[in-house]
Amino acid sequence: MPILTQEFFARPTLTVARDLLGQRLVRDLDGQRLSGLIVETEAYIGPDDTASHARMGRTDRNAIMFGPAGVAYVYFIYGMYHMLNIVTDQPDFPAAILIRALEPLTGQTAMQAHRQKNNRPLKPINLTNGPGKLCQALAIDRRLNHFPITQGHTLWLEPGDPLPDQAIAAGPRVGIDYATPECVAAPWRFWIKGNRFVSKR
DNA sequence: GGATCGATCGGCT
DNA sequence: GCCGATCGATCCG
Repeated sequence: MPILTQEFFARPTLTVARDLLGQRLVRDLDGQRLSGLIVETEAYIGPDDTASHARMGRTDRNAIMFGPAGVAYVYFIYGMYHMLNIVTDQPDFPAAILIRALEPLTGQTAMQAHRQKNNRPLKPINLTNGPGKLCQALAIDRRLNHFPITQGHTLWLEPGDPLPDQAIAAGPRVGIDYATPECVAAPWRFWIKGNRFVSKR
């Protein structure tokens, strides 16, 4: 099975954010294959993006965004959730793409086990329709921070069917009210039109 | 259906 | 000491 390579990610971030839609994210967990189609992404671009973790310059946490493309940036937020990002563009230009939602494909039983709290079954729609949810479903945490996703093991991407521009929508990013008005308004969130697993409709 | 709010902790000022 | 690239429970209609 072909794998998306570093060249795919080392391009302008908006291009990569659009092109990631429809690709298949694969997580290998002790030989078990959990996977889903990427249906929603968000771009965080450059030192002047006041919504980005890189807005205050380089720190220990965000230094990875200044490094080579094709590695996972996984961080912990709100005291309980993880977010999966992929570093893009060229070194020394801080940029990354947040994976916001998946359409579950293989391994849905395991995703259920990772996601459910009590013993109550979870509706399939709630497995991976949000950035915190998909990390929980695929067992992605800080141990995968800095992991190169171009190696074809543990965590990687496989090409899906190309999507026509007509199938893709763009709009403002979510949860960044602290940013400047221009950055809040920038249409740097992308999703597949009409897909049920997009986090906000 | 929508609005509101608490959980919970690491990173940064 | 503050606050967040979120989620789910709860309350209201």
